[in-house]
Amino acid sequence: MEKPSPPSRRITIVDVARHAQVSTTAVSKVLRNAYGVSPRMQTKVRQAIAELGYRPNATARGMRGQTYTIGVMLPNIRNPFFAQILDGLTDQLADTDYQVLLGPACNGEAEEARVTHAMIDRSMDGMILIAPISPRTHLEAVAATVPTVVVGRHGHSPAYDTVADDDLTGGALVVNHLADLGHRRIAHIEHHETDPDRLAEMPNAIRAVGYRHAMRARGLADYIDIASTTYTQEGGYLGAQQLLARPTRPTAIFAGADIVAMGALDAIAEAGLRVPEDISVAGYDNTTFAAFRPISLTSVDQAGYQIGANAARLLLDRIADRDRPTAQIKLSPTLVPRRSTASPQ
Amino acid sequence: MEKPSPPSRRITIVDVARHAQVSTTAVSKVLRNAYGVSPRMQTKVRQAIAELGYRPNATARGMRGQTYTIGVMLPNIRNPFFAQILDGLTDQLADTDYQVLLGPACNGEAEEARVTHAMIDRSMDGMILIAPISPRTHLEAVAATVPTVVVGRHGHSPAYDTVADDDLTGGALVVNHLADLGHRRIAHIEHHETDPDRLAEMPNAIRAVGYRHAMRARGLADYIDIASTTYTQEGGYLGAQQLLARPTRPTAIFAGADIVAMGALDAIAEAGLRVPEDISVAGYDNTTFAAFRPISLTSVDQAGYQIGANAARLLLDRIADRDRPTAQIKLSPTLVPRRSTASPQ
DNA sequence: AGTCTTGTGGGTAACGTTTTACAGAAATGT
DNA sequence: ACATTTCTGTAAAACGTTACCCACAAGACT
Repeated sequence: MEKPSPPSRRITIVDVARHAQVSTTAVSKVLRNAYGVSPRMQTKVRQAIAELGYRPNATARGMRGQTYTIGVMLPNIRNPFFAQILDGLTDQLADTDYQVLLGPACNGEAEEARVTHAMIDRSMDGMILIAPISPRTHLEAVAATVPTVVVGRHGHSPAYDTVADDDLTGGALVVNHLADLGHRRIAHIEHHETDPDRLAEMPNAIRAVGYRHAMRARGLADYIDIASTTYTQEGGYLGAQQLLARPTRPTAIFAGADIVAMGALDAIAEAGLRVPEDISVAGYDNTTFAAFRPISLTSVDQAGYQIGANAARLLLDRIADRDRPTAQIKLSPTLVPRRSTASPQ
Repeated sequence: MEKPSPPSRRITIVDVARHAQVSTTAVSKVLRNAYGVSPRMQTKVRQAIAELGYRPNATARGMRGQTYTIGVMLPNIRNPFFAQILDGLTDQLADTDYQVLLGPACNGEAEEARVTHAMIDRSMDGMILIAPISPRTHLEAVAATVPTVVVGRHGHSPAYDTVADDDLTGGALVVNHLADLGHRRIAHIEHHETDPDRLAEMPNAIRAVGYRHAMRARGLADYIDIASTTYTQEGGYLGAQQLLARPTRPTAIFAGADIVAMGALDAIAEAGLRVPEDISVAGYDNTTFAAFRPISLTSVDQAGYQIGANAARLLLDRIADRDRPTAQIKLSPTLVPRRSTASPQ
């Protein structure tokens, strides 16, 4: 009664060819929709493929040409914003033969290098790097090897295409919103950054620049007040604590990300202050957390879906023509006002 | 001045062999720490590898044996619980030569099939399927082809190893906690499920069973009250609305997941009720959202990190010996009481 | 001195696909 | 009728590794 499961070698192109009584070349041509195959051959081969349940071996394909795989490096699974980007990506690639595989790189530069190398070793047809923190030289080295799109990082390179949100405008959106409400003491919690590359290219740094510019533009230069921590809940908590402890307390806090706002709200509640009556809080990213009604956090929407979709399109274009000049797509964020911001009392 | 980037073929094992003046076989042996290579040969080859910056081509390796790649299928990037599992996984695999690649399968059975096939096509050395909804037959077909560990799904198969949390106990934990506080009208929001396979194996279904069992065990059979929606924020919102609209309102709601609790809290706030004064709410998963102090949601911690670490270990064992009998690891959840649950007034 | 081991290295055939080059047949032009 | 072109299909050589098998040398036993 025991079924001694047969070793059952996987069906290969050779099996298909034999079954259809044609050459392997012919089968290969049909698979790739290559030129020079008659309708009769088409049907014959397709039928054999169906009957045998053949699937091409992507590994073997990779040896000669494409792997039909696109590698996406993401820095932080936890940030729900990346999920939106991913949706845009996968929807855009749904009709193609490409499969998306994600490489998690949560632990900084070394991990990013490991993941990018791993993807290159696996002959990915293209790579999308989301908000990488690696130095520019590394990004360019990657892009020199494989078609690459860098997402969520400013500064353009002749080596790769980029898609990013206009964080300068985004920062200004928040400042203007708060200033319009009548705030002057508008503080900002930023991600501490010292590396000059990143200072010029990372979204967090640009947002902080946007904040400063907008403050000056509104004549609020004297009220510029920054806590420099990290883009984490903990960072928001500490940053808000710092700001609240200052001699003159801000009436509004612009947190550089929703998670940061989350920590800030925590510190504010702990200090016995109410939002927005005592202090207004705005975040950035428009995550589901911000939309959650009991929180109702004013935030900035980054159009993650469009970012992803555009990145996918750029990548396909570049795979098709590796020598076309690089493009930089910049998308405009929008403010989503909610109940966490109000006029100061 | 223009640097016409040289085509720069990638360094192969042949280049290394030539540079070290040995055979490719020798280099291959060194790479794989195979038997039969002298210390002298070791150093000679390793030096050549370093000098040339050689990296093995994983695609080519895949043609002969391993790809050193482990595929992880995840159903939903957004659920932060999966991030914990992933941490456990990657930490466990950090010292090995394996690289983890994630396959996102957010849209149900068809997408899961696509991802699993894609991973098999790419000769993954092993696969970890996280909370798959595919029918058991499909899982077994996958496991017949490649070493597989199924995570977060009950019911064991001779074809694959499993790691899951004891959701039966988890459901009971919540019920007992609420009953101990003095609640009797304890309602539950579950994920609607009809498929018999899933009814027997999916965590959500088991949690609901745990709820019923515990209610009966505490003599609260008459108070069993279930809203059957989905494990989403929307589902929680609708489920809570249903429960609140019933003739006798529950004094406590056990939401099957934190996201569900999020939606429930929303509906409760909208109904003008306070938590926990008017109604207690408990979630499941112990996400950062639950830990967030202004929310402070009582929840159940699933030890996601341990789940991931165990899954990785089981997979490595199975890769080492495909014929060893399958193992089922079941981990115990713990209750994390917070401010969202209190005695009824 | 001969026969076994043992240790060390290399030659070579796979693995499954694509690509290049080419041959024969059919269609077209003179 | 012949020469030319176009269309179909095939054979064979890659692609970069690994695994199997064999050869050789140096000791270690009879």
